[in-house]
Amino acid sequence: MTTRTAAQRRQEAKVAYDAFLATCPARQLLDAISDKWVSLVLNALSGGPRRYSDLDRIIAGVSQKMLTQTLRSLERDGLVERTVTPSVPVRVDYALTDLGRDLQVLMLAIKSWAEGNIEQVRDAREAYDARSGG
Amino acid sequence: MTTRTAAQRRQEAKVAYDAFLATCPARQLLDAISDKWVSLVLNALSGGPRRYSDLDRIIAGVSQKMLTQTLRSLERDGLVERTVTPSVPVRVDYALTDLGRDLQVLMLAIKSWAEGNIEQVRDAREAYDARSGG
DNA sequence: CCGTATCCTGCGTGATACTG
DNA sequence: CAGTATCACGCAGGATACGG
Repeated sequence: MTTRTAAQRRQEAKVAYDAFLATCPARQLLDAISDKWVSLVLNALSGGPRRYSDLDRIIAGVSQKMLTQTLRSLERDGLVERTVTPSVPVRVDYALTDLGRDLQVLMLAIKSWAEGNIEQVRDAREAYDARSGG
Repeated sequence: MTTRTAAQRRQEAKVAYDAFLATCPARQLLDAISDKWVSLVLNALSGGPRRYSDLDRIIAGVSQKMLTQTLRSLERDGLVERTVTPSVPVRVDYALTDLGRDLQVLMLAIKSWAEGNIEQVRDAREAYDARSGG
């Protein structure tokens, strides 16, 4: 047996894992969270628990399939908690876990960056396209 | 004509754009950067300019096609600058722009989070799978 | 209301070969 | 060295219908 605690193992992990390596578990986790729906779902939950139908409405354009699939994946990874209230009709709420909130803060920064810099990106695209086209 | 400067327009953008809306340009930008290769490429460039072949080596498992495609997209969006040195054989370097460095800092946080929390996620997955399986 | 099941399409992705 | 071109494949992802 090992004498290391879980916390100690996690500390080592910060140097032991390298997302640049294709076979590294951290790379696969990075792939999983680098998903177009993940940041939207996490940010939609930033204000507190939300019902499934709320999320469906907040995140415009998501299909039932992708919303459910993303929520299941986040729940399995321990980022989101699912609570079922056995009323009629049934009510399901989703909430961020502590781990999920950690990531949500980072994802909010990404989302805000996109919203705040889209104009510069648009200018860059026009310049690039003009160069290529001309 | 408008009297607003480009900087002023960008300031307004921070409230005018909403990535939750499917048709919003910011949503499309968020989709573009929520790509599994984008964070790896940006972080691979964090230490300074890199040659194409360097990137190919650093980012294990990426195909030529996806690497080129990702670099082109980042270049078009003004996040990466491409420099060709007409030697024989030709040498091509990629570097972050100021805008790209902004985003890279955020992406590094995501990558580090993945590397530092994979063990907790792994534990969560095992618990979830045990619950479903049992 | 909150999903799951099924079908179907297309595009993301990799492999391979070729070019300047 | 740094791509481009072409092909082939799988599965992501949407639409629809049904179920608890």
